[in-house]
Amino acid sequence: MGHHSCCNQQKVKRGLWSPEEDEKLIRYISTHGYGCWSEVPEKAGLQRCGKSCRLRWINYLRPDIRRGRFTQEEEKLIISLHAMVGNRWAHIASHLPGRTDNEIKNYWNSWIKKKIRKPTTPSSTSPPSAELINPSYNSNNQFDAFTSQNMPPASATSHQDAIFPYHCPLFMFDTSIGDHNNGGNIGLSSEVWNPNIQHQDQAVHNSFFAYNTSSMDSNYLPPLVDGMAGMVQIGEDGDPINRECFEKQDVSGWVETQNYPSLLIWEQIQGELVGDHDLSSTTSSNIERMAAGSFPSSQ
DNA sequence: AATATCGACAACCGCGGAAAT
DNA sequence: AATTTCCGCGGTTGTCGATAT
Repeated sequence: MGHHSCCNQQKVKRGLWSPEEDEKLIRYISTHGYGCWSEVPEKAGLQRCGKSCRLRWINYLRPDIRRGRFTQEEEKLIISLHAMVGNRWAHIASHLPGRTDNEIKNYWNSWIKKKIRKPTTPSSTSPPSAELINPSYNSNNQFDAFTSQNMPPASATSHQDAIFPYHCPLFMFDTSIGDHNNGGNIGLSSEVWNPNIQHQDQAVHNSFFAYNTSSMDSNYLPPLVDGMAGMVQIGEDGDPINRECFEKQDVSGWVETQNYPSLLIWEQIQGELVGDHDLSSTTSSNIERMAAGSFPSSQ
């Protein structure tokens, strides 16, 4: 018994932090830095568990923290990132300097409540209706998911639109969609068909179309909206039909990725190095860039 | 005027996995 | 190699002032 190491001290304090406690924690961390939270309470003279100290520091006392309302740019980023990765708050927060996962999570939860306000569609459980219509483009002729034209009408208060309110058409072709069940396939398909995303956020699939080329004839392409942004993976062992299908589409911007040379290709197009040499993270950042509209136009 | 509800933040909890023993 | 401790994450609850009833 007594295994909860962080709380097995007799007099652990909980609840809101007092200014005195804050001061103690700040003084200790700023002189010693942090590394081992479990020993912080004792050394700093705090009747708290290490976990509580960590939380207080990370979410509030940290000097480089950013306070105040989210800017419009931050909001857009949160929305598009959430559409891509779901409730991975820490991941989303890593793209917003000075913001914490807790803050973003709180923001999202209250925001979603606001949007879901009176979702009373009395007639029936609303049909999929993921209509992607007449997307508009910015001055660079790129799709801009966040202009008013690309937003659903204000009347559309479905749960779906509340989660992902922008019509942001993205697509990809790839083989072996579904291989993630076997633990393999670190390519595009596993990103899109990630079980977390798939189950957490159905709306993603109405905005992100993945087509399995292993069961597809390039003469019979699925109907895509003009100007969609897409991504194709052409591995050395890859299926050439991926590229074939892709090139027949009329898209505003695209990028190729390959198993390992993918970064070189990306670099060539974008003129900068993105991420490390892990294809999975490279893929993530590519998807996020597409969602953010900073996708290069290259055909 | 008293009380219920809301909204924003703040903090806690259990869990999974990493690290340490 | 097995067990314990620790850390970070995401879901959830708690706090409290503002607003509504």
